[in-house]
Amino acid sequence: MSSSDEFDAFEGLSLSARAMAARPAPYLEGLNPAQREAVEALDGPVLMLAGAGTGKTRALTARIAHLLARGLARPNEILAVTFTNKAAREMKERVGRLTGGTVEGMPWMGTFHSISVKILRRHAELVGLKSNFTILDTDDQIRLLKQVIAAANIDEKRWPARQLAGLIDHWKNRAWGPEQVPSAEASAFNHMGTELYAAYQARLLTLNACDFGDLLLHVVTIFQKHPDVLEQYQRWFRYILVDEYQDTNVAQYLWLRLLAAKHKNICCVGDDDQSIYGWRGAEVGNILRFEKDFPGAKVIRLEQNYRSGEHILAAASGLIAANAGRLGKTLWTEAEGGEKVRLIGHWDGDEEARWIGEEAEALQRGTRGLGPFRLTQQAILVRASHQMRAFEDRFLTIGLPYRVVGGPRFYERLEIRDAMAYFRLAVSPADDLAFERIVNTPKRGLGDKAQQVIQRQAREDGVSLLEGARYVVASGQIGGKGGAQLRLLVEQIDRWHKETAAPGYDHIRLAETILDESGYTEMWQNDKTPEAPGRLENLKELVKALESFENLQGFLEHVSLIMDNDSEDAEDKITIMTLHAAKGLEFPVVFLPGWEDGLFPSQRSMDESGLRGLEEERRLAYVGITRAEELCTISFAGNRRVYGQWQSQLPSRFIDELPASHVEVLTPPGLYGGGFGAAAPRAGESAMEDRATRADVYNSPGWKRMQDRAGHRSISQPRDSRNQIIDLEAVSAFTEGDRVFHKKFGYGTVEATEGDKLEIAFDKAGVKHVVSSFVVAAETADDVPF
DNA sequence: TTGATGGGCCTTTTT
DNA sequence: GGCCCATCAA
Repeated sequence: MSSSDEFDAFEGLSLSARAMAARPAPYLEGLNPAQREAVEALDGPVLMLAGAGTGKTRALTARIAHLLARGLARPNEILAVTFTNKAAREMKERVGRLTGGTVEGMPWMGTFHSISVKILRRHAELVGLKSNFTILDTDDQIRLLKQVIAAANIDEKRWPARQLAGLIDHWKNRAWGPEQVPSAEASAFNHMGTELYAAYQARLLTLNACDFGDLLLHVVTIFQKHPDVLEQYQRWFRYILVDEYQDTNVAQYLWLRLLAAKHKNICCVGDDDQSIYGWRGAEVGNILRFEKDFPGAKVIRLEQNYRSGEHILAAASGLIAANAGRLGKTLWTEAEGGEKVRLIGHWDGDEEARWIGEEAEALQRGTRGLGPFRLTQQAILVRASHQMRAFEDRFLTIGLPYRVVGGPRFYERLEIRDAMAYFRLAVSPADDLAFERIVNTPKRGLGDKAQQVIQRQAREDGVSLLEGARYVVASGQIGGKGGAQLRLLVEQIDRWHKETAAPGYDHIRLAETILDESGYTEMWQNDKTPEAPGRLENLKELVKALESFENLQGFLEHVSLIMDNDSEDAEDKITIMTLHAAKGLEFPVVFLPGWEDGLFPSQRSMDESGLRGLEEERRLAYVGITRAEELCTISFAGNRRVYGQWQSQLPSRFIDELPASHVEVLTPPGLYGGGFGAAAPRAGESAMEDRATRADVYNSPGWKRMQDRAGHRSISQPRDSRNQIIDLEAVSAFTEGDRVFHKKFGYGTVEATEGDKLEIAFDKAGVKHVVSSFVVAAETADDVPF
């Protein structure tokens, strides 16, 4: 591409601009002036400061459509980067809709990581890798680090691998290789940090592997050390778009700067108020500094909010105003009226969960004078994932359908990772990490001792573990049952590998064969724990997922990056997820529980990062509130179980930062005017303790403030919560002594019944109260073909 | 070598 | 309260 081509392109721009002005393109319709400016300012660096709910994705996708429609770039000359696969997918879909065509032709739309892999595979040799390198996930990474730590004769107890992993990650986020770590950090990890880091990197190279951080770091290194390679990409990417720019870390920042240096057509979209990933290396500074980094940058603010009611927006704005050093935006909305943000305190966490459950049901029926809201329109956003359990337990009990987003992901599950390790071995028999993982899974009588023999042999001969094992078997160093099993395993791997080499082999059948012959499937079939059926189900799903790939190799390459499973079921369920996971989403009804000091803002965050940490927590609160469209309810509890111990809690300091005029304080049932006797003391609590903790809470400044604001309106329990509809069929289904099976708790015996509620003593999970429709008779469960 | 038992830890948040 | 790990008996 010569420079005269570019010149021509700009000439063409002004011509087509005139043409377009006469007949506006459909993707421009309905954009507000700021959005429209963001779409049309194609030339040079642009910073789009897009507040929550201001239609940033809309502007971003329209911008791409605009670029394409004007012929300024071909689809494969646009680099569009997001942080999550979900965001990338959504963008693809929306661009596709706008342009009316397929987006297959936009190969450079994806996450930082997926694009980096694509680049890295082409130039792997420049950093000492082969192009078929494997990508380690966190689990592999930890196991490898343990070995490195052990090899250095360090007590892994005092210096845990997880900590080292965090440290290395931190360094990689800053784009520091082992040699670039500044001396100020030399004392890290018992003064061994950088040394171990170097050892770990060396080990990765011998394994032909890299971790998540490497994907970016290697690419940056290549760009820095090989200007010719960099130039290729600089020329190629005529336009660059970046979503969630406030979340970029140093490595990503360098990555972008290097790529944008030639054309400088970079458009970064972000919101400094929604920067919530400082803990994983994101630098708000990147966005605050944009105009300096890219002189002549145009800054466009999207400030009209289309999402939330005015009180919700005002409450959020009031809260975030407490942060210093913001770029500053003034969000406004045309929506008038609407509900105030509701605030409610509860006695303890269980009560909070109970209240939210009933409130959600009430809203579902529309008995609040609002709604009705389907459950899918409602979400509970928590600070930390352990908070989810209280809700799950409660919702299981009352039979409220829920969906947890961001739990252990499909590809992180034990059985999936095991199965993948088998696949990896079939494809690359030298994958030592995979070998280690499955040598003795299922049990083959190969314990520590046998594995050490294999390790030693492999190390001595400088070969892979599989080869080491082959030799160990042949030389009879491991005899007996274990030896025979090992011999079989080696043979099997050889056979599987041979199959993968045949062009056009049936990879689905091979996968099934592998799981079958290895005895892995059988292992779970014989497992009597309640999770076993689910795991078998997951294995089936895994095999099914293979269908969309040509072969195992292709599957493995893709899988390591696409960790999310979007099992979108159509059922009406309330969503439970973390605040972090909720960024970018919106719901008509949002519950924000657990606003207590120490929990939210998180103590750890404040301890580790001080004021900076607190401000990030505040932004998290801001993100939470701004997810809500119509109704936002913040709550806190006076007592909460922490590590199994009851602890009294104080309301979050953020609560006091909410502008009072936009908040309505609700009084929880049983507390309004009725003294404290309404809630019965819990089993195991003495009356004394009970009184003492209560006094603490109700004398606390936060509680008093809340009471002061409470005014007069009180709400009692949701009106119809007492009139439970009892499923008659269910009532008669079980009686005392019945054996039953529950999807989550496993097998148990019915101890008592009350309506359609059962008290069940589960074999594993203890005594629980569960709605009968959630269990089946034990005999039935055995018949269910999993 | 394996499975059971108990002690110590912990809980942010994720590509 | 639950997970991971080390220890111990069979």
